[in-house]
Amino acid sequence: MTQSTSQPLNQYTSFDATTKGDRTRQALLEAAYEQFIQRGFHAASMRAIADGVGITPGGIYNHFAGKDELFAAVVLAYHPLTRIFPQLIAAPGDTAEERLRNAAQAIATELESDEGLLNLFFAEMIECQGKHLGTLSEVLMPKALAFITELHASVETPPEITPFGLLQTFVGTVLATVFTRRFLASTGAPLPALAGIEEFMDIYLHGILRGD
Amino acid sequence: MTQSTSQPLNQYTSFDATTKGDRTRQALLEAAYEQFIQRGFHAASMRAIADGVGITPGGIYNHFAGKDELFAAVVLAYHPLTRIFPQLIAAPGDTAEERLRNAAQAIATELESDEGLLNLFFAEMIECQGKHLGTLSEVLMPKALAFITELHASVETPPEITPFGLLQTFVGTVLATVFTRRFLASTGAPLPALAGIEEFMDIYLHGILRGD
DNA sequence: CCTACCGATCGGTAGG
DNA sequence: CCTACCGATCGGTAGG
Repeated sequence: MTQSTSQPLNQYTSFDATTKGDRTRQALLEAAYEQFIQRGFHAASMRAIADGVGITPGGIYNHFAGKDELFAAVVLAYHPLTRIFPQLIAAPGDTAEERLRNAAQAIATELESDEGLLNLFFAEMIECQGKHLGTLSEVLMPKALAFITELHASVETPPEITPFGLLQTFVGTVLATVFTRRFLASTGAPLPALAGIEEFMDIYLHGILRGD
Repeated sequence: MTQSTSQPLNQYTSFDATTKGDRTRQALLEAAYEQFIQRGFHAASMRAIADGVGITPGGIYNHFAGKDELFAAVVLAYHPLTRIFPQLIAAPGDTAEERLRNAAQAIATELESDEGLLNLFFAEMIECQGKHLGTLSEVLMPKALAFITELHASVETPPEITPFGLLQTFVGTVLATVFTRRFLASTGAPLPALAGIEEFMDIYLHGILRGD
């Protein structure tokens, strides 16, 4: 069994695990992801990760040079931005509004289905001071920016909103939805009273699309 | 000198440090805050915190039962929510729109002036699984909810937005501003192209206030 | 509040 | 990939 409940969808690190070494490496990525999102970078131990794939701690170093490199590989494979941008580009819809709404729905659903994705984002920013984000955005940004520039040209937005600003406010609104919902849920707030992605998007799209 | 660059403004933990023990305790809170925001909970060491106030590690235990209790005290004193809610309630303005806009401006300015405040939020959620957020919201929520309920009644919002949802979407939008700006800045994106609190609030207020 | 120290655990390595 | 182990560092305590 090489299948897992949390496979990286990213083309840059995912591959068919044909050889034994590849399968172990893939299993290590998954076990490391679980440990990092549950405990953060520093509290996750190489021993617990090794246990997760049934090898001894020393065996990890046949696949990754150290804990930092292992974390970097997990970030590249699982970081939420690697999920957000492809979903944004691929979202169906006849109008810009429909495409944005569908994309937001898909992204929010994915981020809420796996609590760890946001944890990975935060763990990287705090415990590693965001040092992997440069590489990540270099890989992901070009396509996202090309997409949003085209979309920006097709709609009427407030004049001070650049294409970059459109991408930023859209992603920010989706993250705000998922983040505030998780936070409020953890405080025991009544879930029915909370705003979800539909409400956030109603506000956002009404606020940013001035051509309707 | 008991003054510091990052004083807790919270009435629940701040006090005049008159006795020597009080001053040491206060200095410990500040030194611990610095370590926790820079390294996260687990990577911050009791030794470094003790060094920050010029005592030996054992001395900390005269003031706090352990690392967990010290972190809990830092969260109560410095957590961004303890800054956000009072600013929201105190913001000036003749209309609801003005009050929200002024509050957002003040909150964003404060959160951007001290990078650590967001780090504390994230460190708590990842490394401590949000276990302090219940206490925090019990303390802060009643006033905030009373305020927002009154404000909600005075404006025309989309029918599906509850008072709770208004509070959630407002705070979420402010956090989205600060978070996306920090993230994009760390990737080297050009700052002038980024949306700031004015742009986020233009979109948000236009989206949520339907009575204009 | 300090000195001196404890057991535990950590990331990583040598050698096979 | 395992066995066996290293030095380092950790949170915390006893006793004064």
